[in-house]
Amino acid sequence: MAKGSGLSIDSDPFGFFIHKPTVLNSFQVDYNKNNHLFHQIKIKQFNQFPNSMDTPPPPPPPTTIQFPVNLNRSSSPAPSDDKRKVVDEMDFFRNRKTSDQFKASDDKNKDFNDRMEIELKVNTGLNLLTTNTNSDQSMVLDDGLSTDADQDKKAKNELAVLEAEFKQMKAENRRLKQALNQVTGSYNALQMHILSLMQNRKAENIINSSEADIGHDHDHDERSRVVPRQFMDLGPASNNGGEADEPPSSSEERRSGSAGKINGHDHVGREDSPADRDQQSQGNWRQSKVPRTTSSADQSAKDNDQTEATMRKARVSVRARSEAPMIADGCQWRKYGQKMAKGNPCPRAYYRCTMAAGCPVRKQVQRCAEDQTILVTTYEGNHNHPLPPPAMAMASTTSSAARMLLSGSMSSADGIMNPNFLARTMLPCSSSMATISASAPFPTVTLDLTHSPNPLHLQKPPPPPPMSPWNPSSHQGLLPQIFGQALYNNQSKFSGLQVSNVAQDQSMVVPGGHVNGHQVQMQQLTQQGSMTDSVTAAIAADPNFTAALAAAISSIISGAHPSNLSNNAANLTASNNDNNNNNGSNGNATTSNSN
DNA sequence: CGGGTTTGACCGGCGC
DNA sequence: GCGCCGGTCAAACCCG
Repeated sequence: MAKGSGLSIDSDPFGFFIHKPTVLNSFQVDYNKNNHLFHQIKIKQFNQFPNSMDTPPPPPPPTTIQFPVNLNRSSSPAPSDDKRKVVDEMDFFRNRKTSDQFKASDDKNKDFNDRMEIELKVNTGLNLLTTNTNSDQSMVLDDGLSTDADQDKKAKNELAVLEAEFKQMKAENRRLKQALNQVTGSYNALQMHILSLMQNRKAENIINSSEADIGHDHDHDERSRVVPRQFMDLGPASNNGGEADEPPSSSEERRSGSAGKINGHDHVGREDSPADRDQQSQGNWRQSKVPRTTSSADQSAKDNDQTEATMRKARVSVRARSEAPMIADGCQWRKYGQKMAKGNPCPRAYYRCTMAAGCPVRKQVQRCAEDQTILVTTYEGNHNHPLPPPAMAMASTTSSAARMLLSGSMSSADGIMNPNFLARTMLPCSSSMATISASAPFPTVTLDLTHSPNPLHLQKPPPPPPMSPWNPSSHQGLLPQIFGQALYNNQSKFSGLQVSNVAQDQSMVVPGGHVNGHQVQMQQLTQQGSMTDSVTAAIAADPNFTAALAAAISSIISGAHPSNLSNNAANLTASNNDNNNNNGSNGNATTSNSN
C-alpha cells in the first residue's frame, strides 16, 4: 500500500490535487509548461500530509506561502534588510509585554492582535525577499531580467524531475514485475493445490472402498494401514504431546551421520552445527516418538529407520514457467548458497525456510538447462510451523506428492529405493504432469506445470451433479468414482500406492511402466470429458472446495494476506482431515492436506 | 543495525 | 588416495 502510494499520487488519476498546489518556491511556476515539476511538488505536498485523502490540506494562497516561523528567528541574518529587524521578534516580544499590560482592556487586546496580524503580513513579505536564495530572488525581483539563469534553473529542475520520474517508473516496473511473478507463482500453487484437493478427495474414497473390497488381502491391507500412518507422521506432529516430530531434511539427515539412526541418540558428524542445534533444541523431527498403533508388528526397527531415512530424502520438484528468480509459494526463504551444477549453465540456488527457527524445509531453485524459462523448484522436508494459506497450497501439494512417492517406494516389498523404479504418471486430461523417480540418491517426484492443463479449464458447462462428489458422507461421489475407476483396476498392482493421494490420481495411466516390479498395464481413460465436468460440478457442489478455491484466489488477489484466509483454510483442513492422522495441526501444514 | 545475499571454502559421498 | 560433485557454512557485503 505504502509502496504504491507515490505512483498513484504521481499520476493522480482521481484529481485529488486538482486544486492549485502549494508553491513552496517563490518563483512563478507555469503549471502548463512544467508538468514534471508540478508532479514533484504534488508529491512533496502529499508526503507532508500523509492522510491527505481524508483531510486534505486547505487550499494555499495562490502563489506564495507565508513563513511566520521566521518571526521567531532573529539568528538568520538579514543584513540587507534593516526593516526586518525592527519588525521582527523585537517588536513581537515588546508587544507581548505591552499586551500583558493591556490585559484588562479587551479593546486594546484586539488592537494588539490586529497589530500582530498586520506585522505578520508585513513581515512575511519582507521575509520572502530576504530569505530567498539568489536565484529565487532573481526570479521574483528580477522578473523582467530573468533570462538564461532562469532557463538553466528550470532546465535543471526539469532534469531532476525527469530523473525522479524515471526512477519511479523503474520502481513501478519492478513492482509490476514482482506482482506478475507472484501471480504466476500463485497460479501454479493454486493449480497444484486444486490437484491436491482432488487427489485427497479421491484418496479418501479409494481408501474406504479398498478397505471394504480388498480388505481381505492381508498383505495389501497391511500396507494400506502402515504406509499412510507413516506418512501422516511426516508432519511435525504437534499433537504428539506438544513435541514436534518433524523429520529432518535429507541434508540434515546426511549431516547427522549414519542414515537411519536419526531416531536414536547417536547423532554423529556435524551435529553441532547451528542448524542441527536448533532442530535438536526444538525437539523436531523425532518421528519415532509417534506411537505405533498399526498392525505392523513384524516390521523391525531397522525397517522403520530405513523408512524414515527414505522419507527424509524424499523430494518434490516443481517445474513451472516463471521469469522470477523463484516462484511465490507463500513461504519465506533465505538463500544460503548457490552452486554451479554440472550440466546446467544456470546456477542452482539453495534456500532455507525462515518462517520459523529450525524449520528443516529447504528448496533448490534452478532454471532448466534446456528451457531457461522453466524454473525447477525442488522442495525437501516438512515445515514445523504454521503456514499461511498461500503457503499451504504449495506445501500440501508437495507433501502429497512426497507421500505418494514415499508410499509407492517404501511400501514395496521387493525393494525400497529401487533404482530402476521409475513410474511416469499422467493425468488423464493432460500430458505428463508428474514424474516419479526414486532413483538414487533421492526419490523425487516432479510436478510439471510447464505445459500443464488448467484444472479449471472447463470445456463445457457441467450437468447438475446427482450428488455432491466431494461430500465426505457420500464416498460414492462422481469424481472419486472417475478418479478411482482406473486406479481401482490396477490397485493391487500399485503396491502401496493405494494410500498415496497423488499417486491415485496421477498414476492412473502408467504407460507400460514397471511399478515396484509389477507390470502395470497402460490404461487409457475414456472419461476425460467427464472428469472436467466433474471438477466443475465439484466446485459448484462442495462448499469446502469452493471455499478453498476462493481462499486461494483471494490470496492471490489480496497479495496473500494470511489473516483473511486462515479461517477458510482451517475449516477446509479440519473438515477434510478425517481420513488421515494429521489431526489438522497447523504445524502439520505440509502434511495436513486440505483434502 | 538487522536481515538477506554473495561467494569462496569446506565437508562428505561416490566413483575410479 | 584422489578428484569430482552436491550441499552447506560463514565471513563479507549489501540494503532498507
